[in-house]
Amino acid sequence: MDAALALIAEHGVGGTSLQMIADGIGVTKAAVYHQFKTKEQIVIALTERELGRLEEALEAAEAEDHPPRARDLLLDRVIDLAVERRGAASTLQFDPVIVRLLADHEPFQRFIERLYGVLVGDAAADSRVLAAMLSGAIAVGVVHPLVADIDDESLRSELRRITRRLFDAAN
Amino acid sequence: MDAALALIAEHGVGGTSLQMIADGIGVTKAAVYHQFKTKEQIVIALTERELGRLEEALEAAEAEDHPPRARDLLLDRVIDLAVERRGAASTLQFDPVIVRLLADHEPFQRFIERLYGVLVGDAAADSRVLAAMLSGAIAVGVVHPLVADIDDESLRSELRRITRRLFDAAN
DNA sequence: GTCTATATAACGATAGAC
DNA sequence: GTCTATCGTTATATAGAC
Repeated sequence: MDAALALIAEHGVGGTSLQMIADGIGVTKAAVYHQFKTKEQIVIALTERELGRLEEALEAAEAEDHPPRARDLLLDRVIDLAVERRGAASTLQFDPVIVRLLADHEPFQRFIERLYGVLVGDAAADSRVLAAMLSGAIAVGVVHPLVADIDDESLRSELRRITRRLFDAAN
Repeated sequence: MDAALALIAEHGVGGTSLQMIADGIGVTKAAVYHQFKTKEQIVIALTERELGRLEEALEAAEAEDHPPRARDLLLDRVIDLAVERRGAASTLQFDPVIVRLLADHEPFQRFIERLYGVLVGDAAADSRVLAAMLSGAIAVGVVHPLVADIDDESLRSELRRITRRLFDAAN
């Protein structure tokens, strides 16, 4: 799965063949097919593995009864993960093939709904625009060439600082 | 090219074949090859067409001698275009195949450098993080499912409002 | 400029031996 | 679990007629 993720990040899902993945780990295509019945299942497994890292934080946030606190709790975890695994989340979030695939994958849809349930306070248009922009800001903020040479700790604190002030300014 | 862009937005570059593009406009593959020697050239032409829409605003911004004013000038145009052509810019910016392709395409690199030359005040780490986040915030802010039902005018003004706030939050 | 036809290669996926 | 071998399909790309 690490090999698959690295290849997909570089060439996209459509540009990554099972042969490339098999070569990347030194086995044949048939061996890969023994673990995953289709290419789609590899993508779904990759996404679930990455989203699973948010599960605990999401549950903790949902148990919190002060909404702004819940939001900050979750947001910090999202930023930590985005920085810690630079590129992984962004790859899975933006590849058009993955977007289409996950749109038909119910467990994924439910998880995303829970996520935004905590992050977006209400259904007002301005709240939704803010959430959409935030999502892009974090995802791109960790992979953009402009930040390639910035160490994790500095990047994390800067992301936190900017997202926090953005929310505070709204209230 | 419109047909190609729509298909790439939906299936990614790797998932879009020349056959699909040919079918989309009702001709054969051979007819498409008559206009573009390779699939890569289609992608480059698409990107150049989209970036060309920024050329005038970029030149005007570079002629401006008050940096913050130049930045706002360009930023407004970027937002206008992102909203006006929802999805087009985001598609081209995030598809991994396009990212790799354009990294080796010098005219594109020069244009991007000029863009960020105006948008990023200095080379300090926090300025670069902010620019990276801004780039993602706008690109995702116009295509995210959360904003799909918001009309262009509202979306544009909200994007403008929040990006301004992002700049303020950095200081 | 668009067509038919084709060359060559790679794709996803499966069967069956070990 | 991994292999070799293969099926059927599709891919990019080209040649040559109209």
